[in-house]
Amino acid sequence: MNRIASAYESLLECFGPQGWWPAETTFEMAVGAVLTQGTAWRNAERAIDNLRREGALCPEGLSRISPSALRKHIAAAGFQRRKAATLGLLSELAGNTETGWRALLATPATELRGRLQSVRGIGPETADAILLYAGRCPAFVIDAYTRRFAVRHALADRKAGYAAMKELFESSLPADPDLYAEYHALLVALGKEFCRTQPRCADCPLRRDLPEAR
DNA sequence: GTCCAGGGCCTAC
DNA sequence: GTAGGCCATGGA
Repeated sequence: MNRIASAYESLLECFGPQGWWPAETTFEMAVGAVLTQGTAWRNAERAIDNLRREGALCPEGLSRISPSALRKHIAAAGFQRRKAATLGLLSELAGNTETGWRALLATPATELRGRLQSVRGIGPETADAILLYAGRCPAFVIDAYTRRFAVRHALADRKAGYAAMKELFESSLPADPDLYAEYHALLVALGKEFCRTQPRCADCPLRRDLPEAR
């Protein structure tokens, strides 16, 4: 077993199954992926709660509210102008309908990734998060937690780009969306508990399995 | 007051 | 091609 695969076993043993993504519908997952960009999840969650109260967590509802109201509802997640525009474009991509959204998610992964990334404000990471959690496609999400984990444990070079980092994880694991989803969630759990509060990973549960970068 | 959080875009080299 | 500034808000 390679180091990335064995680290997964250790994480699962340490934190238990996370059962991600925290959302009720696939569209809500996509909205969450946009809202959490460069922002603590706690703040994205507030914005999601506001949208839920307004009935705007579906393409129809989102397209119904005014741009200024949308900005107000998502303000807690920060970058409100950009994110409001992105959410509007995402809904448009789905034809502003639930059936359009489902049809979009049913398109082949490569095409779906391209269409998502054609939306201004959706880059490789957000596209992969939507692909993985909403589309159940085997796309590994490289976020800040994943990057810190890989660099800290000398699995990847600090300068590795998004594509290289993604290739590293995907080539080390079977192409299983459930596995990718669980792994990513476990890395977030690890990051929240250790990698930020313990910069040197003094008590990191992976220390006995993985070397640390010097 | 300062720093940073589950990014992405744009501009200047 | 890539490093750095910028977008915005909330909590530690």
